[in-house]
Amino acid sequence: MQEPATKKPPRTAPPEARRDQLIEATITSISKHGISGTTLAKVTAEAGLSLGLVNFHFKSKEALLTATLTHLADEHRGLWISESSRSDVAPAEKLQAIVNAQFHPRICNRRKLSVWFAFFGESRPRTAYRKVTGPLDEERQNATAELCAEITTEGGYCGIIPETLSATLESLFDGSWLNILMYPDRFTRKMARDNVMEYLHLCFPRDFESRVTNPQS
Amino acid sequence: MQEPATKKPPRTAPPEARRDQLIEATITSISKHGISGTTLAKVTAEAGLSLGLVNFHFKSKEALLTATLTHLADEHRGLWISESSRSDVAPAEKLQAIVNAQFHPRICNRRKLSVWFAFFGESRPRTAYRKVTGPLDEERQNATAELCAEITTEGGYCGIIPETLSATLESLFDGSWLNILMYPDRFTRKMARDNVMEYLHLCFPRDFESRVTNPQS
DNA sequence: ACATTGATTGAATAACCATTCAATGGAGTC
DNA sequence: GACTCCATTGAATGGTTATTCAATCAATGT
Repeated sequence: MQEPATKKPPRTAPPEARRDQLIEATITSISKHGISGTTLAKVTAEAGLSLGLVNFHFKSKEALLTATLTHLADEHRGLWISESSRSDVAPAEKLQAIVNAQFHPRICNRRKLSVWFAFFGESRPRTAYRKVTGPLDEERQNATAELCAEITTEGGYCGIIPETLSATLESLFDGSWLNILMYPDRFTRKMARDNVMEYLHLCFPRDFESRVTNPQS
Repeated sequence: MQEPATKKPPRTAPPEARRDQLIEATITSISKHGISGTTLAKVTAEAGLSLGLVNFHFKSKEALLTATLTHLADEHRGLWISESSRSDVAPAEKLQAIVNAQFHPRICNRRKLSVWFAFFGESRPRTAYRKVTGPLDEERQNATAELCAEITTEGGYCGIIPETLSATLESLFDGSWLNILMYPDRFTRKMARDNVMEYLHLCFPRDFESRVTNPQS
């Protein structure tokens, strides 16, 4: 008797599909139990697979963790790159696209933020993190610095140091992520984005709108 | 034959001294090995004591971790409170004191930042964190919001929302900590502090100096 | 049908670790 | 000097977990 509602999934799948499946389960497990609470038994149970599969598709638990981080980092980079690399928009719009990517629901949700901070928090994973995403973080910061420089020049702004601004933005991004993760009642994605935009309005008033009504206008 | 260089320490010490000793060793161990890599064997070895002592002076490993976090939180709170609660200084100066405390070498060093982010990163410790320092974080944010409101009123500033500003500051603090921990070559304590002050100059130009030479003046 | 190949399973292994506790030590008290 | 009371020690215990691997399964080619 076949069940009409659920087609039975094939018992075997291509390795790449299994890898993705295990990575997704790892993200879920880390978000629920942290890195130290994430065991291969929990990951495979979450994925609905058997214990031995991790060491078959990945060399080791550590390799699985690194692959999970790489997966998130690539997803993040893919988003902000695609949103800000169009050649037909102004620098201010590109910068805004980077901010939007930072707080995009697909990236900035507590399930995935948990994983980022799990890597920040453990020293061995932290080393892995530096290797994997250090260059990507630097790339993004250089991109924002470049855009800030363009906005400064084109807009004729004074007293702006692009590197200071991009470093401040970088910290704002990370700190907002942390607060959204820790205090979701007090810090929301939308609020964080608005605050960053408000900061950009302070720096570049003619290129970024304020959400605060300006009594002068 | 007595060794002249080292007086032998007494074999036994008051419980409070042992507790501090174990907490210090825990901070060191977490900074070296993360929370999951921190075993009671490593902590006691670091402290030069024997394995069983932790469960004698603390109920459990988890109690030791919570005590460690509380120790750091109290140290942090003690610093910014003492620096900003004097009644004879202007609000801007108090706000600056909070910023200074945030980047004080005693608080903001990689050894201790490691511990903060270890707690952020693991979900069970994160729950403990929320209980221990959630109220303290809120207290500090309320204090900065209050100061921002006073500065706004006294300085006659427009278009400033104190809550937005204090939330932005809070994120800037945390994000700076993270970058100092992750990328000490690119982010230093001094630089982070200067960037925050530059942000405050943007908000309250008449109360905070800019480090950028202003061509208009 | 049969064989081959590669994916999958889960029991077995070995290492690690928090916690317990009986034994020891030493400082103060009588 | 003997006694008492804690602090201290570290071996033993029990539970957990990453990794291995022999056996099983399913799909594909012949």
